[in-house]
Amino acid sequence: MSKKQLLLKAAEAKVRTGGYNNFSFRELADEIGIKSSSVHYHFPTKADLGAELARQYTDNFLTNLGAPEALIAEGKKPIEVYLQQFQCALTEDKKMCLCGLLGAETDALPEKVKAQTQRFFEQNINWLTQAYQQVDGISEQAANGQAIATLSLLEGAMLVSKAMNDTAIFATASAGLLIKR
Amino acid sequence: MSKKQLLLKAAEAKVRTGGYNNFSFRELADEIGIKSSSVHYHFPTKADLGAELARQYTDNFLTNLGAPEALIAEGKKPIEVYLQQFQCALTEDKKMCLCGLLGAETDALPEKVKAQTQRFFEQNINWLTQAYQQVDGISEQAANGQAIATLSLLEGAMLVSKAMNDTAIFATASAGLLIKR
DNA sequence: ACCTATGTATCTACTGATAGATAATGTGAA
DNA sequence: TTCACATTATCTATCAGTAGATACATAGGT
Repeated sequence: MSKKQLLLKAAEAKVRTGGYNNFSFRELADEIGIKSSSVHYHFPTKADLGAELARQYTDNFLTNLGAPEALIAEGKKPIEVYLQQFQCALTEDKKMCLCGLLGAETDALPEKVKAQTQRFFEQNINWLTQAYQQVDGISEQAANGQAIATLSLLEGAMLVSKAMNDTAIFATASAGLLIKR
Repeated sequence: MSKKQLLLKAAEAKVRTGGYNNFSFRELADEIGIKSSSVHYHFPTKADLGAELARQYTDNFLTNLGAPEALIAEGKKPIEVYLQQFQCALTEDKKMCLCGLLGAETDALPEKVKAQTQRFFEQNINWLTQAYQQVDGISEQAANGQAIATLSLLEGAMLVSKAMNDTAIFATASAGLLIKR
């Protein structure tokens, strides 16, 4: 794994714990054994690092999911798979969603980072809209509403679980998604 | 309004915009026209200020709501009132819920602040549990599940609305709460 | 020679925090 | 009433630590 990827990995852990202001170039450098000035070689500014972090997080998140059609073709329920991806992020990493945290503090972020964070939500709403259209056979508009509600519920469930320091809360909050209809 | 309250008011705006690390004693002091050292007179440490901020926010939030029984007695629907309190926080202040943001970054907070943040969620879940018990006549356990789901949905709806910079998203995400049952 | 990746050294700005002075106000006793 | 002291709220000045960023040098591979 390249130093650049190691830097992003270290940054992800810090941002998902305490937000964009919760990491510094010095901390990241120390953690992977280089100097802070060398971090500037890979990422000219902190905003560049933050934007790349959100970009990769979004891409990995969607790649791991796969397309809704593909999941259906495999006999899987897309919303169930989607829910589990959120649950894993919470229970395995014991951390908030990166873009959930960044989204909450969006008005304090550099423009680049804000744009990449917004992209995460756009792509996730698109994914869920497609999933609901295909599973429930509803209109795009209705599916879009469902998508926004589902995304909101899951981001909120992570947030409340973290705040209460109780992962069982996520399961309780999201239980309704599975028995619906 | 006392200088102490003015400091808390200025801090609230900053924290609700960018989290606990998004304010400094100097900024607050400049904003209300005193010196940073004077802020330490009112709040010995930053953690003390943060804890008091979360404490007052929680108390004001619940006071403004009123007890669920009292709302029912006035012919109001508690869940509707609760939803509107969240919506106002988002549309009037154009900011995230203070404790929503603090809850998301809970693992990076001083112990004092974390404890007060957790208290916000406990109290809100209690309030909603009582509301659901009284409105729907369901068991405490079932009502508690509903409470957690509702709180999660609303915190998430605020978060996604902020991230997408579109307050209409909050309405879309929370629409399901009103037509339920 | 060039490119990639790192290091040394340093800059300015800001952080939370502290010590100690000052002024205004309040309070209790002679 | 007046003097002595205490309390409240602010100030000036300063500290050590950390922030992001830069200029420039260096080492190793092509």
